[in-house]
Amino acid sequence: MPSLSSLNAVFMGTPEIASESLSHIAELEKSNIIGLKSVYTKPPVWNNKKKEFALSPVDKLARSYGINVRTPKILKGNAEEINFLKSLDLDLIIVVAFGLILPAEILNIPKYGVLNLHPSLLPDLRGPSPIHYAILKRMKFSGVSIMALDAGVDTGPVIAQQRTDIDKNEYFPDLYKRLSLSGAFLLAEVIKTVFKLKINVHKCGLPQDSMYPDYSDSFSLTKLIEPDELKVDFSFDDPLEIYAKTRAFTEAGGAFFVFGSKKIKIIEAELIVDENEKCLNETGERQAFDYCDYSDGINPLPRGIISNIDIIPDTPGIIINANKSGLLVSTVKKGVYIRLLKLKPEGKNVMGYIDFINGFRIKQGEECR
RNA sequence: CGCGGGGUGGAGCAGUCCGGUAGCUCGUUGGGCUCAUAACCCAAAGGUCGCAGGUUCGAAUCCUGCCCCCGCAA
Repeated sequence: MPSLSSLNAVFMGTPEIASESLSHIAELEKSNIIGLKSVYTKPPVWNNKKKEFALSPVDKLARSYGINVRTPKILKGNAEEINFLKSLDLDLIIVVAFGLILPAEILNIPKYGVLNLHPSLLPDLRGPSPIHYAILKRMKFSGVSIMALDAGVDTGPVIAQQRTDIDKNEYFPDLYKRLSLSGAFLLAEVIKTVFKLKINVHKCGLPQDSMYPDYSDSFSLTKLIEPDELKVDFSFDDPLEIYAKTRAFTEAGGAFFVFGSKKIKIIEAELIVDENEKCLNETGERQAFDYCDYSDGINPLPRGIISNIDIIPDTPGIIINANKSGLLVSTVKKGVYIRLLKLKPEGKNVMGYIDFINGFRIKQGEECR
C-alpha cells in the first residue's frame, strides 16, 4: 500500500464520556491511523468553594497526552478559531458531548466531514440528556450512535449503532459508563473505516428520516434537566416515576423530597411491593393484580414490617416504617412503597437510612413532601 | 470579598441564645433470652466538644483569628 497517511483530525468534547472516546482515539494515533492536531473543550470553570479552576475531563486527559488544548467560549463567527481550523488541512473533526454548536462554516472544513457520538439509538432521544431520559422513561434498552454531524441537533445520517439493555434497577452512573465505553469503541471502529475508505462520512450514513419515516421529535426530544424537575412528590408521583427519578438524577443534582424544612436527596432507594396487598382491590376483594410493572417482584416487603402497615392510613407520602428493618414511605399506589436506603440531607454528607433516622429523629407517621 | 448550613466517643445528632461535673439513638464488645432473627433484655468500653488565642473562679457554650466539610448560586 502506498503511503497511507494518517487522518488529520481535531477532537471536540468536554465530560467523561468524551474523555473515554479521546483515550480510544489516542490508541489509534499509535497505529498512525489518526493524527490529533488539537483538542477543543469547554473552558475551565471557577469553583468558588475550592477556589480553583476545574479543568474538564477532556482538558485534563489531553494535557496528559501533551496535545494542544483550545477552549474558545464561542465558535460561531469566531474568525480566529475558524482560520486556525482551516489552517490544519483537516480530514476529520470528531465531536463527543462538546457543549457548543458547530457553525456551518466549521462543518464544511474537514475533507471527510464531522463525526459525532450520541449516546442513544437515534433518532430516539435527540438532545442534550439522552442518558437521563433513557432511565427516566424506563426504557428497556438504549445505545450509542455514530453519525455525521449536520446543521440540525442530532439529525445527521447515522453510520453505526450499538444497543445496550438497561436493567430496571440501573442507576445513571452505570449506564453512563457503559455507553461511554461502547460509544468510544464504536467511534474508533468508524474512524478506522474512514481511514481505509477515505470517504466523506456524510455519504456513508443512513439518513434518519429514511430509518424511521414516522418518527417525531415530539415523542422523545430530550432537554436539559431543570432544577425543579429534581423534586419528587410522594403524594402525586407514581412510585415508578419516583424510583426512575432517583436512578436518573444521581449526577444531575439528585432527586429530592422535602422533610420538615430540609431538602433530602435520595441517593439510593428501591421499590417495595406488598405481596399481601397486590391481590386486593379497593373494597378488599381479591382480583388480578394490575400493577404489572411492579409485579416483576424485585423486592418483597422486608420482614417485620407487615404488622405495622395495618395501622397506617392509605395517605401517600407517609413514613410507615422507620427502624433498622427499613425506612419505608407510602405512595399513591396502595401496596407499593419506596424504601429509602441512602440519603443526603441538605448541608450534610451522604448517609444510610439508619443514620438518617437516628439523627433526624424520624418517626412512623411523619410526612415527606 | 456571592448566599447559607455544619465540624461534640466508630456513625447520625442534641446541648450553644440564658457559661458550672458531656447526653440521645445506632454501632462495637461481653452476657442473657429464643427453633431462630436485622427482634428483645442486662452490662461494658469508647470523647483534650475542628485549631489557636482571649474574657472568667470556671468555656462545647461568650469574644477574636484560622482550618476543613457540605448545599445553593455561577
